[in-house]
Amino acid sequence: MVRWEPGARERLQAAALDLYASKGFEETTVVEIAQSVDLTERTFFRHFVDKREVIFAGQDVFQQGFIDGVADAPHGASPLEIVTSAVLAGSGFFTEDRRTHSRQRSAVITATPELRERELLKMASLAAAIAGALRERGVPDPAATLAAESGTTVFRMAFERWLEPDSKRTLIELEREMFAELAALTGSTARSDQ
Amino acid sequence: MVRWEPGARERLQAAALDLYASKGFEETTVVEIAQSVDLTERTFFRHFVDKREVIFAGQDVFQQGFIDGVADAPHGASPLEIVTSAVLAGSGFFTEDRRTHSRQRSAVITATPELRERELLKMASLAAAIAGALRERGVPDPAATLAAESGTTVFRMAFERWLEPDSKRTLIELEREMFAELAALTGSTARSDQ
DNA sequence: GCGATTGATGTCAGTTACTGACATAAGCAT
DNA sequence: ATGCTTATGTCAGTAACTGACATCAATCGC
Repeated sequence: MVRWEPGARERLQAAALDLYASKGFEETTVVEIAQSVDLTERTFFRHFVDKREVIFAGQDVFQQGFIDGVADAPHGASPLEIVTSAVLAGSGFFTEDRRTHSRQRSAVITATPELRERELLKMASLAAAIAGALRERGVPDPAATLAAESGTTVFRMAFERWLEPDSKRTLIELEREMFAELAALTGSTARSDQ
Repeated sequence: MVRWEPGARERLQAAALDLYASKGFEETTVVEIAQSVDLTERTFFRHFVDKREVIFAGQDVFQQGFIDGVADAPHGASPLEIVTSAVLAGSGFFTEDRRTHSRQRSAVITATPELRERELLKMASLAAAIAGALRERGVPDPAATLAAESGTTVFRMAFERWLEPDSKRTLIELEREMFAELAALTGSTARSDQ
């Protein structure tokens, strides 16, 4: 007989997401989340630094995928090519079977400014990590930072489209299209109005 | 004889910034801020929705500068040209005499994750507003969003450099350079390593 | 002029996120 | 067995934030 049911962390994450989704983030108390899986508020805060972080736990895993992508990019690639490789590599994490879960998660985040803030901070830290990896490869600033920021922007926009209800394409396809759009933005002479 | 000293809002802002700078954001309580200018905690929260917002009050003013810049951009300009015009226009707000104040403010924000989160949210809302203005001018998505995001990224990076201790150049000069870097990123065939 | 209204503030009680200190008990090593 | 570690519980406390109600100068309507 075990003293505690295992997987407290995972149960808390699942319960939190469900509650945030069903009754809203602000309307959910941490005590509720904890009690719903037979734990106490104190235990919640031992696993997650705050009420928002439950939703973002495990980010580091996929962030590493991006960093590895930078290292694995072919020798002699341009900064933007390296970043493209990093984004595509990091996106391998988001397989088709995670799409539904990602959608629910994203809906909760979008509906809650407090969670959007946290997500933006995570993205900023991802961009900073990529920029650091670029610098280690010899890319100077501001090109390194600019490329990293552009890469995460492309990722965010592609990811958003990937989650759209009727979207059938692959995240990676969407990312390639978005990188092409970025190139067109500075390269093309297209006129937008007149 | 007046019933209250005028400018409660401004006094609270100044006091908050000073306290955040001198003893840190977390170590400062709202009660302290309010008492330091002879007001109560309750009054603080009537002026600012939360403890972070004191630092960001008045953002809307300069955000409007960016939007106006979109409207004022010449007819027939490309999306990125419009955004460039918007960023340069909005940056007129940051005159030389605001530099010292901006530096102190920025130092506090950089040192405090909670404030960085809020700043990122403000930037995201600025980007969304610019993208909306672009769409009104007929720029389709994803070009509109991508251009707006790129523009705010350039702004952030140029602004950061503008605040560096020994920086002598104008914000607008730095922004032009950064836009050039952005163009070089997608356009150049420069190799970064080998 | 003078009562009614408004607006910025104060007071106070309450909720909830979060923290530190200490207690408990299962499992594991020696 | 004994002690150590680990995941949890208990409890008391702080501080951010909110709602309800009170106050009182300025000002508006007449």
